Amino acid sequence: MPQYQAVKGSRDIFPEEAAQWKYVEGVVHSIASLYGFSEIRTPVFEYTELFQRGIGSTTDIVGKEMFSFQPDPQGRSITLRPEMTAGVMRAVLQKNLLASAPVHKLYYISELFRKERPQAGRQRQFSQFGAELLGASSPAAVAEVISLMMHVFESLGLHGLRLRINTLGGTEDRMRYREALQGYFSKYHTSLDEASKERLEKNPLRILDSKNPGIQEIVSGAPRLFDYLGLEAVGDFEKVLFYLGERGIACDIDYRLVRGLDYYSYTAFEVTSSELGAQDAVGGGGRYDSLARELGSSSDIPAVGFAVGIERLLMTMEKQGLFAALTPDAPLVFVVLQQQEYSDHAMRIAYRLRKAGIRTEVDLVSRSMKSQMREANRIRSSYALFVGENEVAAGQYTLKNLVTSDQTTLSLDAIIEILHEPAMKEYVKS
RNA sequence: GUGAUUGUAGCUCAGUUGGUUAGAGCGCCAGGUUGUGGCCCUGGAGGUCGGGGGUUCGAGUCCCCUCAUUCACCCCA
Repeated sequence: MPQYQAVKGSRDIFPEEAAQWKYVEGVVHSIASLYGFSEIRTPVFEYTELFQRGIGSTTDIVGKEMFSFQPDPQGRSITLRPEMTAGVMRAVLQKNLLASAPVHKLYYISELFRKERPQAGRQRQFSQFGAELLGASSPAAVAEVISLMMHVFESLGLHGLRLRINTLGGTEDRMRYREALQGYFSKYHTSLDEASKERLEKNPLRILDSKNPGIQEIVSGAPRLFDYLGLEAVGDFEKVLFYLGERGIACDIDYRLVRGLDYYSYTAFEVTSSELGAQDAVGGGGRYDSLARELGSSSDIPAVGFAVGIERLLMTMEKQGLFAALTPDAPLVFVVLQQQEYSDHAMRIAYRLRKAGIRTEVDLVSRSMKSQMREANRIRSSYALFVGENEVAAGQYTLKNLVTSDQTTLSLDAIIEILHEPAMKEYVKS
């Protein structure tokens, strides 16, 4: 085993996989642009209090999953961001962005860090893309954000994803429901597991999405949040559903869906993939009107957003065979030198071809011709250009088409012309 | 943090009740074709059997510890 390995929960992305990332990122950029969202990049670390206030100190993320450290003994603790929303909101407030225009639509593709035990679909360093719509959280705004997310999935060719949606109501709705839930679960106190008992005090809503079968049995008889909603919340939710229906976005209403972060209210949603194993949530989001005030703003800022786990997205795409057509860029021509003495000459030729815009490969480790040809074949080069005694003497080079095995001897200028001919490239590739 | 799982060549894995110099396929390098690839043939390089300790005449095989991996719980994307 090598002396140094990637840190637990982190990994390397080698070229083949990097091409998949590049492809997905490209789609995210273009769809986000289609919906009028602009990219924002924020620092990978923030002062720790930002996440404590923003995400909620009762959550596991803040409680035990943050990578925090003090740059100097007297300094403030800082934390590698475990999610993006708090940082984006901080940036927006810091710059007072909303003063320049009432609505801002931002998206990001970023690395996040959580000190969890790694498992399938869970890394300590992971990536999300997401969007935050600030200044509006009307049903129309919510529908826009969900549409954007689903549009990305569709463009990538994903199928079989399940969108679940729920409304958590307003603060008052939730307070009433919370009391009702506490009353209900208290009756089953002896049957609750440790985690649920703790949640009963801190955040009884989260008992609802417990995976413990015994708990789920109790949950099935619990009062429903929906019955505690005021008219406003119901109307808001119905309007969101109306927009989604109109756009043909299928979703399941799931009254038990409760998102983990404290700042959510009203509409919350989650997208799951059946091909992922235990960590099946690909993305999720919702409304978080109260976050801004939590972070020190003098007033609420209506806001809605989502985040999608890119690793999980890639895993799902891999399972669905969506990368099959992705092929690495093969060089067009491989400069093969006959003997080591022609190396300088071959290097000059390779450079000229590249300056002419032709993808070119050349041997760098003094390999035999046979080996160079094998290499050319291995990396799917379309042509081989030979540099040997005859070529150097005549100033004419042998160009071999590696698909048809035809070869001719021409001046370098003529060769460059041929390699520039698009029809030839197509012919060679097919 | 808890539970389980696996750890033999670059990769995927064999290694029989503990018994000589630890194997295969693929990959890599070289040669068969003294200027030419893909197929085929031949040869070669490459391994502290994750690490440490113990039992034994003898340990890749058994025991203990440790590190790492993977999966699940918790929680979350």
